Order: sequence, then structure tokens, then C-alpha cells
Amino acid sequence: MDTACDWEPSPNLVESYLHHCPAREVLSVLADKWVLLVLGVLRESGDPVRFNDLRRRLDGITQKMLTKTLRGLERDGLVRRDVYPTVPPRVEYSLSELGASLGELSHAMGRWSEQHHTEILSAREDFDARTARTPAPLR
Amino acid sequence: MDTACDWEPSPNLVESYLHHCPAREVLSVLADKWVLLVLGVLRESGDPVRFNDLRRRLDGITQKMLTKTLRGLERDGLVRRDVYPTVPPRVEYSLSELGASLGELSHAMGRWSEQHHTEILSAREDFDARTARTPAPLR
DNA sequence: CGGGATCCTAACCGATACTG
DNA sequence: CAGTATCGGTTAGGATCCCG
Repeated sequence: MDTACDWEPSPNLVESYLHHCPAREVLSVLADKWVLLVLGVLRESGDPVRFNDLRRRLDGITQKMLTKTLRGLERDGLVRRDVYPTVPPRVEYSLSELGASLGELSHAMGRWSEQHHTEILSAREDFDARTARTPAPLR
Repeated sequence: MDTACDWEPSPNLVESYLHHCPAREVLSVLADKWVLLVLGVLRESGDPVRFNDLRRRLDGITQKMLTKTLRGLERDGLVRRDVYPTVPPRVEYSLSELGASLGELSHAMGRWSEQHHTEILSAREDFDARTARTPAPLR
């Protein structure tokens, strides 16, 4: 409410921040394949998690993408990165307070996925079946 | 809970669906630049919205991306597409019941963005300032 | 009006090799 | 261990043209 952006918040929230407003950029943070998952893993493990530990728990992510994702989250103040300059080095990641609050939302998203994925999957099958052999729907 | 996937739900939700499970795919639906915004606009306008209307309200989206996004949402059963074969044609999009429930989540995300974007933006500035001229942090 | 079909570029992202 | 650097394939996605 004190940003250098002529921009009105509610009630039409989405339409208001659609036009080059900061919140839109923030939303785009979530538009990432790994962000919600990283937040979720960090959230579920209450304790800090080391890099390779994180990588193992995020099966499928490459170290490059994990690094990049974590850097982004750190940059946005969502994730804290603590470095212990031992040998071998030890780097621990954890959610900041801000990240934790977003983590709750990402968890809600996860729960929603868990609850509704069957509906979505069956909707997909229906759609695919419908569009596959229906170039001319009404004969 | 009745999917053809050996997969246990809670309590470690994220870690459970990390390994090629349906919910993960569903989560990836949300990892899209436009999905949350489209859902948001459709949610805020209670009424059905026509294609080009939608396009105008989603300032910046190309018709290609809007089409693709809407097709995906329709395929997943989140958005309903009603075609009125008049001249000129009239196509209206609206949220399905499933889409509406997801719309609530996307709205929560929007609200979160609205509330916290300043923190994120300032965190970014701090981070950039810190990393810009600190190749050797301790002198 | 609501798209589909192409072309083309930037970015994403995986694989690999190297480093403190 | 926790990265960085580089190469190269794939894709996302914008611009443009066209059609019913």
C-alpha cells in the first residue's frame, strides 16, 4: 500500500495487479515447476535441510535447477541459507518466516491436488476421448 | 486413494507425491505463468467471460497462450467452455465447480502476493546489493 | 469473433566436467 | 559437499497470417 505503483488493491484483486504491478511479479514466482515442491519439503521437515539432502528428497531435480531455485527463493527472502565453512562444507536451507507463511499456501495447494487429482485425471480422459475422434461432432 | 499408484498420502504430503504420482502432475498445472491469473479473472467476474474480453483483462497475454491455457484448463475440468454458434461466434468461459474451488486457492495466493510483495521486493534489493559487490565477503 | 497453423527466437533445462 | 561453468537440445512463447 506504499509502493511506487499507482495501483488499487481489492476487491477486483486479480485485475488490479494484472497491469505491471509488483504483486504480479510475486505471483510469477510461484509459476515454477519446483518452487512449490521445495517450499513443501522445507516445510515438512521442520529442521534445516542440507543441499544434497534436499536434492534426494526432490527426486528428479538436477543440482543446477535446485541451486537456481534456492537462489531465487533466498533472493526473495523466502528461504534462509546458512553456511558452515567446515570441511566438507555444510549448507543448510530453511524457511524464513515469510517463506513459512507461503509454505502454508503451498501446502494447501498440495492438499488440493491430493484431494482432486482423480477428478482432474478423469476429466482429462473424458476430454481426450471426446476430442480424439470428434472432428465433426454433430453428424 | 483409489488410483493405480502405490502411493501413501499424508502426513508427509510433498515427499509422498514427489515420486511420479498423479498429484505431482496436478501441482504442475499450477506452475504456469497464466493459470492462476486466468482462474482469478474468471473467479472475480462471476459471469461467463468471452474470449477477447478475457484477453483484454489479462493484459499482456497473447491469444495463442490464452487459447492454450484455456484448453488446458478445460481439459482438466476446471473451466467450462460454452460455444454459441452465432455470427459472429460467441464463446464463453466460466469456472466449473472444481475450478471454483481451485479459484479460492488462487485467490488466497493473490491476497498473499498483495500483502507481501513489498517484503519480497525489498528482500530482493537487499540480496542484490549484498551479492553485487561482495565477491570476497570477509576481508 | 475465436481461434488454427507457421515461423522463429530466447529461455529453459539436462548432462557433463571442473573447483574450493 | 556444495556448488560454478559450459555446451547443446528442447521447448515456451511472441509475432504474423489466415480462416469459418
